[in-house]
Amino acid sequence: MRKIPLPSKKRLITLSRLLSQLEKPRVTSVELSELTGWGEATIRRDISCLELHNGCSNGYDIKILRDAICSAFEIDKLASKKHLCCIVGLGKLGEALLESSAFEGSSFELAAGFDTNFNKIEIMKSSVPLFPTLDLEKKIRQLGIEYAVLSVPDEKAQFMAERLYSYGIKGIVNYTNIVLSLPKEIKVESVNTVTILTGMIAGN
Amino acid sequence: MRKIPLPSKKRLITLSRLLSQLEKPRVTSVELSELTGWGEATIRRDISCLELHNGCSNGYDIKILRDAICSAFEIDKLASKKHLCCIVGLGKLGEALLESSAFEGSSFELAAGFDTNFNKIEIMKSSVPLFPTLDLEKKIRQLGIEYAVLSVPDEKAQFMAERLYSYGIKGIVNYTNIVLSLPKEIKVESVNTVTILTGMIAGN
DNA sequence: TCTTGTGAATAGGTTCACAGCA
DNA sequence: TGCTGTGAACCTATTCACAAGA
Repeated sequence: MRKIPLPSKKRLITLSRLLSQLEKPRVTSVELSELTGWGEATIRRDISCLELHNGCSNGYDIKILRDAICSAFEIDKLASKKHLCCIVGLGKLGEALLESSAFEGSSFELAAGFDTNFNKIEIMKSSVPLFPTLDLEKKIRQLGIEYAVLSVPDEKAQFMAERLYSYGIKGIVNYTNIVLSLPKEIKVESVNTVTILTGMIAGN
Repeated sequence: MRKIPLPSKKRLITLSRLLSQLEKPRVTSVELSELTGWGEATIRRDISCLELHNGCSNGYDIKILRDAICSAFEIDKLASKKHLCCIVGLGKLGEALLESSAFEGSSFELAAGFDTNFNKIEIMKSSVPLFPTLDLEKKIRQLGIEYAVLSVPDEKAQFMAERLYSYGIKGIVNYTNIVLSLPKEIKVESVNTVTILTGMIAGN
């Protein structure tokens, strides 16, 4: 397959989620444009990157299109080998992320939760196995965890991120308020409500 | 001021946060490049958009630079008129976002939390005023709330987003798992751990 | 007639490379 | 000497516009 531009990849991934929300068999680029706000030509080009040639004069077959996106990015929900993740820091936010159903039916599996507080781990009930942060390295290597969601207190964020990097974690979703500085070998994506809101007022 | 490219704006906003984490008086573009992973030329051009001309052969004055970014985007922390936000849906996640200190010292103020469950509102203790979703429109208009954080159950996400739009909300930070479809007059930014993770495995 | 798929044109951003300043 | 600031070149992504297929 030809190289897909990064923005196209991101749109296609969102598109695959949108498609599973639709309850009809076919959809056109114009309709998708209305639903997403992206240009219709952009949508057609994104889809054409998949080299499906599935579209016709009444649009795309939703199921075929969605499956094509999933297999293009190896995000098949039935993937035999799911990517394992963990949540580091089980405060209110970490707990909420742990309980969310977001991982269900994705190609990721929440394989562990970590917290320094032994008591909390003991008491908290969760379908995800919980461990003390003491065992962080051991469990990451043992279970083969590749990605981490970071929701520790801000003071510990940079330190913990460096540990995660040194244990071979490939990517961090950073829910703390700290701007992390890590080698470029590890992917970091920060989620920060205030930063997002600021982007909105500064926006074009 | 000349038009600043959108990616530059986003980087500058992150930069302002990074700068407040630094504990020294000056910093060079090379150092910032190492801390952020962005190219040094990119950083210099971003900063030059501010037309500060503050840099010299030992870099930028951190305080001046940070203040310049803040005033360029009207995100002064001392701003007399803060932008008001609310959180809609006080499940585990909404509650966590409500309690987080993220808004402290920002140009945004968390002015209200909403939930359909009267009991929860009654019982929950919070420094932010809580209201039943019944009063959503009334309170948004009364208080002058401009932005919303959406953390309702997925089934209600699209419906609630449309309500928020119709009440004049300018932007939504969407923490649900739903891809929202709204008119382009309203800014929507979605935060979804699995989508972010997927972007990492698909990444360039 | 409707929609896709795509060359070609355009717009948008990044990086190079170096002049100029402290 | 060591840095910034910025034209110019380059690269990336979006949009236009239309041929071709159902």
